[in-house]
Amino acid sequence: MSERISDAEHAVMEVLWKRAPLTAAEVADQVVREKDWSLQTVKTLLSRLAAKAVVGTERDGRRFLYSPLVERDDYLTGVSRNFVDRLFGGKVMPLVAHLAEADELSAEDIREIEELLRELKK
Amino acid sequence: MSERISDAEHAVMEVLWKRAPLTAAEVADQVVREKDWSLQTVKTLLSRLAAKAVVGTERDGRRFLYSPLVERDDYLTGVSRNFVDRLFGGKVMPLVAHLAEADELSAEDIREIEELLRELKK
DNA sequence: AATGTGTGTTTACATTTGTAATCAATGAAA
DNA sequence: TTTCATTGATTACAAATGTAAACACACATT
Repeated sequence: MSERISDAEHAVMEVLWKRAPLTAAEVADQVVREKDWSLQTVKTLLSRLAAKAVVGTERDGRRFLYSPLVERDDYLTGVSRNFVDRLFGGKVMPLVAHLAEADELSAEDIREIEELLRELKK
Repeated sequence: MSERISDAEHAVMEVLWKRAPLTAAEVADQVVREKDWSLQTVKTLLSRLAAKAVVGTERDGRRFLYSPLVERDDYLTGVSRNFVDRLFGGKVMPLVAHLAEADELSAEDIREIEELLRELKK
């Protein structure tokens, strides 16, 4: 039943996944390199994430330290599965085929994936 | 500049991508197999899609025939690129690696993808 | 001619999302 | 001790989204 993370919230999560715990101000400092958001906006997003129990808070004097409560990997697994399900009938092959056909795969990408698959079979 | 297609709208598009042109009632008949929506809801979604010029309308007496104006393939390319960019830094390899690690890839999947890549290199 | 039925159109309304402004409390600085 | 800056909490508010209901009109049926 994992709570949905919106696009804006996701940007905040990326910061926390890189380093945590952080204060709201610290998160905002990082986020601002990517998005042109005010401190207030970041605080709102942190609150919403906390309300959804996607980030945890720990008191540090009069402020909070925020940390992710869901792992990036688990999140990625969830959204990836959802993505592949909705758009490619749950099969990865059509996704790869599509990317290849749309020229989104370079020769280098192909080599890398082949190497990866070789490893997987062991 | 392609207009965004929401989740609900996407379900309607899938029907039209399978067969078109269709009347609103025909679309609803198909959609209902998947989603528990009323005819009104489907009509609203069709209107919104038409307003966004994602589907086109053609008069047929007193009603409309709806057809997609964007190809499924182009749509997939757009959302796939967006997805890979946002979540995997634009690289497909990490996505495949992730799916593999999350056990979303069966041995059969791996074989298929390898075969596909082999073809691609020719 | 009266009535029902299938349209498209207009309006509705709660929730989610993006993006804050304002407020109240508290600790730091002057 | 008055003032300023920080911080979380509360409130705001428009756009997008999900999910329709109501309405008006034209054709088919009685």
